[in-house]
Amino acid sequence: MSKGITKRAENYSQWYNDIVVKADLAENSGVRGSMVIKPYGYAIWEKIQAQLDFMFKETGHENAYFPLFIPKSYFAKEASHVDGFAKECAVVTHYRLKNTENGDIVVDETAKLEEELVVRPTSETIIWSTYKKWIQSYRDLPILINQWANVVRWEMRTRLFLRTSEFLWQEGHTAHSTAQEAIAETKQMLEVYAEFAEKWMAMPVIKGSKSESERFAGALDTLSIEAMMQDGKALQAGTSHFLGQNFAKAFDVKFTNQDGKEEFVWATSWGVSTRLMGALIMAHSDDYGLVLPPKLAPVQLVIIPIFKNEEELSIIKENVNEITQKLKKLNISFKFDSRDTHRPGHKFAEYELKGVPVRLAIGMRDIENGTIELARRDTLEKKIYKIEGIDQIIMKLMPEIQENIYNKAFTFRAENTHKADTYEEFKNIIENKSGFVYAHWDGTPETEALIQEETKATIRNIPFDLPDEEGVCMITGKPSKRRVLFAKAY
RNA sequence: CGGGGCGUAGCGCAGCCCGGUUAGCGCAUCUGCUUUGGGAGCAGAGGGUCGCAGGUUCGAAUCCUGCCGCCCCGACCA
Repeated sequence: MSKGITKRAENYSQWYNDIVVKADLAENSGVRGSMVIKPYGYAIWEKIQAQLDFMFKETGHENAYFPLFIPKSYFAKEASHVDGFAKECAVVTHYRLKNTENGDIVVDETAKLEEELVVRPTSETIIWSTYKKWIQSYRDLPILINQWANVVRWEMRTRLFLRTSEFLWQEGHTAHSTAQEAIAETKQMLEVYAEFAEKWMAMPVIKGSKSESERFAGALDTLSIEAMMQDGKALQAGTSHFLGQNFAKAFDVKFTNQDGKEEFVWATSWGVSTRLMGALIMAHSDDYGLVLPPKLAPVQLVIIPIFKNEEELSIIKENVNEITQKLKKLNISFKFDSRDTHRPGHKFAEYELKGVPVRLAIGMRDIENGTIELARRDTLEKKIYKIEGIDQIIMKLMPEIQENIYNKAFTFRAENTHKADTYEEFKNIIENKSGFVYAHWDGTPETEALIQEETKATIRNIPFDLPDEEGVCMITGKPSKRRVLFAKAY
């Protein structure tokens, strides 16, 4: 078993933490609640970014950048938005430090800002105060903008990637001339997220809309994708909001329509964050470490030479060169680890820990036989192949691994998804089995709150892809037209 | 904000209760030799304001007081 990784079954959250740290993805920093994303972890994030960015551009969006600091007065304009975020805002009040006589550095009280600046927890307010200047006519619409940025939400309890005070994300902010168009945009971006989660992260998700109480502060409707982690808990992996005209009204953003009449602009916003890293880790990894889908692995394949001396290494190198040249043509990223400071076994364990999808090992024995050993990270299978044609095998293997990882996660979710018709049944599942539970709910926040209080489970979303089904609320017995998705959540 | 725990070498910890040689162990690091198909072995070496400040004492990592920081559990939140 891997050195120093707590077993998943033993202590799930410790297992998660161990993987993040031991696989060199991130570590806690000296700053409370803020992490350092290490090169290997950042490389995965860059892959996530690159693909999402491509998908945003494909759907007509452009990138821009808005300020980190938001004047308090802007922030205060949309009432429910303030309610939602006020309790977790970092605020800049001064702009200068000074030295005291005994050499300490203190805030210079004479350098107080006229107006405090809120460090953005999200950018709706600064963006809509800007859009006001950009929009006069229906001809200026739609505006389809995304920004890659950091945001700060002062969290009381933090966990690497899943919840940190500062995190990286992207936030799309669009402006439209009609409600229908904005609603379509909200749905479209949720589809983009779902496709990314399933095709790239190999993580099946449930698309749906949030209940009123889980809605984004300032939105009329919030859509989400929800994924199941290996402990059966749900993780919200992306959200897309239909903001109606709330921000347009708050910032007085109007346009003249084709009939010459003034109207408020319709808005959406949508985002995913470095939390996806947490989802990726918890969806697939095992007791040996990280398991990465090939499409997001910074290194898709590692080659480990087994050699006793320089001479053997150079013979192996020659053979490996032929393989790597073909891999380059196939666009497969690889690493040849010829360090003589670590022995092969050490390297095997290290790359397993780091989740590299495929490993090749080649020594003198192989060269004599014209063979090479191939090991899959997802199944931990090892097989000997002829060197000849190994590139073709690898090319076919990558999508197979991607698919297998997805299928594993899909099967796991299916096995841990239940239906409950009575509250007794429901409580039993949540307490003893965990996982997702589909149940009828009367649609009221009161019932939702009661369930949360008694079981800790919340409505993750009201799934789109679920058939209508007449039933009665498991608490109140009132009629319900469809089931909703309950789970304990991150 | 409430409850609990911890602060001693880069990391993980012991020592503290019951004060007394030169503060110790594992991992990691460095050097040398032997090794190399699943986290190498042996020999040697380097590395410490014992969280900070004050007090008690002939003497404090150890006892007392205050402060600071971090972690875990809960409440809050996505």
